[in-house]
Amino acid sequence: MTDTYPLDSPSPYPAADIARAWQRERPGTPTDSIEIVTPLWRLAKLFADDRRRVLADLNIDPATLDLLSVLRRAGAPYQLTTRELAARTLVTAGAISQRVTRAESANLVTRTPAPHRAVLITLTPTGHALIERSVDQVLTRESALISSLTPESRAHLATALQSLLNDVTHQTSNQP
Amino acid sequence: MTDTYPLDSPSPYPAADIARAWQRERPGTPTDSIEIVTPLWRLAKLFADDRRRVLADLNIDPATLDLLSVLRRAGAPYQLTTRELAARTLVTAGAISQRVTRAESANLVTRTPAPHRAVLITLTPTGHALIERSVDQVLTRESALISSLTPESRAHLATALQSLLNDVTHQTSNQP
DNA sequence: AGCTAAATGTTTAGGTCTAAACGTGAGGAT
DNA sequence: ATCCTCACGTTTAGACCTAAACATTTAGCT
Repeated sequence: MTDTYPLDSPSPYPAADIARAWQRERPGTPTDSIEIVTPLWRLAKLFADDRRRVLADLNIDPATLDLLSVLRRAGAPYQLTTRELAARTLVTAGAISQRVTRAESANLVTRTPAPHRAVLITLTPTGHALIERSVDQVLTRESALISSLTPESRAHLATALQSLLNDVTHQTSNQP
Repeated sequence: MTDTYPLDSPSPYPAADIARAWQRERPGTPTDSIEIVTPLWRLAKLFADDRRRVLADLNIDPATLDLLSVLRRAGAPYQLTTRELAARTLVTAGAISQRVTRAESANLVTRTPAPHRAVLITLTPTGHALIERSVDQVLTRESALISSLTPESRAHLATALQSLLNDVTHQTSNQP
């Protein structure tokens, strides 16, 4: 019984092996979350890395794509405040500020002061054009990546994920 | 019909709404991956953010925890090469090198040259003690976060995720 | 022996994020 | 009127990553 795996093999350590290793090394370790959390993180990383590679060819980074996407999806006149952007993208207001600064210097968005100390971020024609030619490529690629799922298992998985997301969101939202 | 959501509401934009918005704005956009990929990313981010907060109290960062965990799980004598670490953690060799440098200056691991130009990373007693007192807290917290799942739905979800992970890994592994 | 190709770890440049400190407006209380 | 507190966006420090260039060793070939 060997302990080595081929180094180039995909997903060399299934979650079950990780849990087993903890039990062997530290009997009683609470490992029951591993079979959910580990594949979840690995999938998210694979999708993120793949998206970064797709976008590299288009000269746009994932954070900027996310920003422009939210503005584009909001519909005309394609503008939202910093705070609304933060809420829709799950990053902090500070991160949005930095994203906007980058996108602004690439002429993809503009900043406009608004009442109540808010700042409106608006998509420029250049930004609009960029998102139009990027979004289909990204989504088509991701659609291909999950094409192994049957319609039934896809619907099942989507429901399960959304349900867990609601629950975890609720549990983590009132954090210190 | 208003378009505003309460900004402090959890998960303000379900994946289904995002897909709907794209269809409204750009009919024909290939949105079928969104219901899977979006909740996946959001869950991964919630777990990552939560883990970071748990670890902040213990004075350890997530990347270092990951490094020490892999070494600890490997069993005595708690040493692996850089390349093995990279394979087990899904980050690049460069990232491992940086993690090791950080952990080394905190006296948590040591570097030892090994045959074949390899470098063995070994857990120090300090590193061993740190991982022992961290791992249970992290895993217990994550177990609580998924406690809403029934045993059946948990098993179902774990299987579905692992299966999708195998598939996506295979599709993305021979990338340029 | 000498050369070349592959493998391994490190460094560097650049992007990205969070948390916390900060500056500043706006509204309410007195 | 004045103060106080909250809300909002920005800035900064520090963590973290990838991709690519780099340096060095090993192994195979001639």
